[in-house]
Amino acid sequence: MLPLASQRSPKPEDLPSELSGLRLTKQRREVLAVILQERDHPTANDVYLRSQNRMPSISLATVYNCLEALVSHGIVRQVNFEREPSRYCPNLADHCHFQDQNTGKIHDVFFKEGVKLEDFLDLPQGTEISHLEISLKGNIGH
Amino acid sequence: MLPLASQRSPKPEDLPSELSGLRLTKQRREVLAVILQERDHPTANDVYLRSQNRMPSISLATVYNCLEALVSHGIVRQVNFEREPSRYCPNLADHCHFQDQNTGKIHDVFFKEGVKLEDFLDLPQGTEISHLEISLKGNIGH
DNA sequence: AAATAGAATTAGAATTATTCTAAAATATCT
DNA sequence: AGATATTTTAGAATAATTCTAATTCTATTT
Ligand SMILES: [Mn+2]
Ligand SMILES: [Mn+2]
Ligand SMILES: [Zn+2]
Ligand SMILES: [Zn+2]
Repeated sequence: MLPLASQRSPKPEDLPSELSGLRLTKQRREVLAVILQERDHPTANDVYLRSQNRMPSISLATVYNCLEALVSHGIVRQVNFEREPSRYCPNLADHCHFQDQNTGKIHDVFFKEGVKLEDFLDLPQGTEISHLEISLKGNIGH
Repeated sequence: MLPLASQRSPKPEDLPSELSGLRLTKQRREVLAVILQERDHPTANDVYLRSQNRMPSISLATVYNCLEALVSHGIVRQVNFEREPSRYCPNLADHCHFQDQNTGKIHDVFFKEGVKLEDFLDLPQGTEISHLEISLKGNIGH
């Protein structure tokens, strides 16, 4: 995420034409810019609606295609809460997600410094974790 | 889960007529017995197919209704992996789930003795977690 | 036991997030 | 330019789940 860390909300045209081996087409740049702009973990449909501001001709199928391309190249993360529509997160740091049940808003939650999985989970001997998802729900203070 | 802990795979007729404030109808008992029988985290459709052995007339809608009733009364847990169909788990102990990517099988994973959430997560001050789901994917040593 | 009322079951339709298909547009290569 | 590969697009298809409305079952009251 080095090229993206330099700016918080790059405009589409500020994004490079290639990233992590993925060619950034006009639509992919727009989708990525939308996700970087408001880091509120939008759904595919949210991304679609927001993309339409600058690119009214983009299709929902393209948004799905772009999201799939960005996720599979490790440029954005797909975030799931139970059976709700997937959401998308540009924060590549190791973190998990908390949904405030009052507002519905999703917040990034980080691991305590230096914590390893095996420190708190009794994993079967020899397991190699390739994917981890932690989703929390609850309320903030009384 | 006291009444259920006494027997590993009770037949439907061995189950009580009420549990955690939920009346256990014939169908609910069948669904629960199926989930207790093979603890392999079946999907709703798996439960439907297995229920048909002893109860050929049960409908899929009823299976969904029963699962919803059992989950909302805290008798079984709903388990989600990304966007796959929900699975159901009768293990009420605090645990999470690991999916072996070679076999597709799901294994229960327990927390290390005495570990608290705040020990490894940097939660915002004053958050009360009401729901937690941890899903792991990976491979078991070569 | 019959009547009543409430709850649960059922078949089938509806919903909805996501994926697929096939054609048109765009980009890359020779 | 012409050929090839990739991407976008609209619309159809898919599939897990939920909903609707009718029927059946259960528990309670007369
Ligand atoms: Mn993921
Ligand atoms: Mn849950
Ligand atoms: Zn995030
Ligand atoms: Zn489990």
